Amino acid sequence: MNANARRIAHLDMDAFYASVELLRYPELRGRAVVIGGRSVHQPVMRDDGTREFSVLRDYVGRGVITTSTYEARALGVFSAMGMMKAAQLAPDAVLLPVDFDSYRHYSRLFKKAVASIAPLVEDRGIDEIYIDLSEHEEETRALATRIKTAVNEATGLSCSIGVAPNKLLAKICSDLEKPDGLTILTMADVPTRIWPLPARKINGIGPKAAEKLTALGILTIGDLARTDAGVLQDHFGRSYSAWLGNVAQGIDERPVSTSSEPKSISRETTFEHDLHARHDRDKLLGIFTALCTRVSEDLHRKGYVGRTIGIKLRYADFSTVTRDVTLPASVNDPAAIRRAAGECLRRVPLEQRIRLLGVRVGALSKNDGTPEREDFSQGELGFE
DNA sequence: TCTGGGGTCCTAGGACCC
DNA sequence: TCTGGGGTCCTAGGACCC
Repeated sequence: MNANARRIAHLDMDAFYASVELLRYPELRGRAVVIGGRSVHQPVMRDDGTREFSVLRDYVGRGVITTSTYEARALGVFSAMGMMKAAQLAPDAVLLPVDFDSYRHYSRLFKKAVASIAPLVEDRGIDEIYIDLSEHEEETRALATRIKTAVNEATGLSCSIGVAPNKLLAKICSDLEKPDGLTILTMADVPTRIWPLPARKINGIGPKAAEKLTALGILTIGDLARTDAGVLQDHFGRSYSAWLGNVAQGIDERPVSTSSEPKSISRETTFEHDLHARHDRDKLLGIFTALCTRVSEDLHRKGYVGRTIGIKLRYADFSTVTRDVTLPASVNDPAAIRRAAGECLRRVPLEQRIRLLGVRVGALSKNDGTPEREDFSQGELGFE
């Protein structure tokens, strides 16, 4: 073993949103539970003190599953699945609305518990992190176990940890023994533990790339490792094929990055029913203004201004277009955002019905604190 | 009755500049 | 009467991730 090898941990909370909900509703333990969707009713207290929950079969709308308990997964219900489809597979599964405030609270708790033991933490979203353990003296299994215990004591929740020489392998192996797993891997384990896995397990090989690989007869990571570099380059281009070759060998030099600045802030919404630019003009304009206002509020709260204002439209056929414009100076007020976004709107086809509208502000920089005017005069807008 | 919302990164062409 | 090369910025789309 190379004495200089890094020790990188990937920690993933088990069924995070669902597990937080089970803390609040312990009577649901052991049942199939899914989180997601809009217009989902909160549980109501009955006279006898028990709670009445919504079930999947009663759901109507366009929501998707955000998280499901392991019992629901056993019925074939997974994240990102449409709720109407999930209802056919698991009509009696309990359905709970998403409560991001609560999840953020538990996210802070578990990250703080980890940082108290190992401070080199990279945030990867609400429920997972990378931790650089290279400089710790403690033996790996003991250290990782101590982190798992600290997380559980701080939150009442379980997590799975993978420890490996880099982020790529740590991420793969945190998933190998879920839930409540602890998997430790060295480079020597790659042929036996990693190569048999589907190529799709690699973070960065998504549905499109996996489909192309399958068409080439490349199913596992081992298949990928044995594939000629020239063949990969012919099908995936220079840069991506070089990356594929490396990751198949378990090679990944990315450092654990403990800080980052946001690049863009956005808000978007999918309508309950598709809307038409002319027929539903007033409704669309109301939603559009509200999105601009929310983005502006987000910018203020987080202390950023941005120069590039953009919109996103998704049509009834699910095709998506974006338009953006870069302003001479950064803004964060709702009127300026709406003015620029309104210009973008005029450059977009509006014949087809629309299912989603979004507003984004990019090219962000820290707000220097100069107060700006809150002029809300309305200029020319789209949907004419 | 398919398909959320908030992000990052990459590619590629054209404008524009030196 | 033929055509550089590099660099950066802007815009649009798409893959991918949680």
